[in-house]
Amino acid sequence: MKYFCKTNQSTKQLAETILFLKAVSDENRLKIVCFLKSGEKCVCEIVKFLELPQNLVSHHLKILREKNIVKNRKEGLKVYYSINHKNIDKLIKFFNSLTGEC
Amino acid sequence: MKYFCKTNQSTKQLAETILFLKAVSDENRLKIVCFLKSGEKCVCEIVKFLELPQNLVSHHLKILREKNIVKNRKEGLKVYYSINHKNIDKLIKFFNSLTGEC
DNA sequence: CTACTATATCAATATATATTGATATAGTAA
DNA sequence: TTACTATATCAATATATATTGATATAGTAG
Repeated sequence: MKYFCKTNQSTKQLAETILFLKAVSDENRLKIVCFLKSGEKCVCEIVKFLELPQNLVSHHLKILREKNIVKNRKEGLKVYYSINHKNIDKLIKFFNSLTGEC
Repeated sequence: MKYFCKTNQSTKQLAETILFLKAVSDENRLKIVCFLKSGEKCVCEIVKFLELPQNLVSHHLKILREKNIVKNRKEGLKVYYSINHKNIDKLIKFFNSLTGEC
């Protein structure tokens, strides 16, 4: 088993995958990811889109950032967020490994 | 956006995806899914593998069943669980849609 | 029937996580 | 400088979820 075996070091990899999955398995965060699919957005745009308090959006963005699901860049006052495709590709590979051979 | 748009019915699909993601984003449940990768297993085997109380394992299996991530069949006293590949494939497609075009 | 094994369910509790409200920081403009 | 806008952080609370302990069900064996 590539991603989890009771006795080897893949337990660490499993833990990482769980954190990643938890980060996207929240309604608001998944909405953010889907929203960013159409391109880079600043926080205030995400706030308007989700119709949530700004501090709550910042909190969710932090979680997505920490798990490297999104990346950000600062431009003047605004902070722009976008999807980190690399990490999502990684997740797809993981799920593929579940259906593939052991 | 295929899986979520503020104004259309895809919100329902998003909700379904979240339930699915939540079901697999738990350490013990993801371990179960990974364990089942090597083939059908009865509950008692899963209990031994995870080293968790039987009732807790049953509870996690119920969640995986409800989200159609695993299926089961009864044979005498034992209940055998296996991965429902169809649903995992669906999830892979979802993540692919995140990296693809809008 | 009784006793045993395998599994499931339920209520109570513990723990993790989301949300709210208040506040801080940092850039911009007057 | 002050005022304003955009974003982030923190503590408190609310809510969801995992875990435990007790019990129920259902098949099998004697």
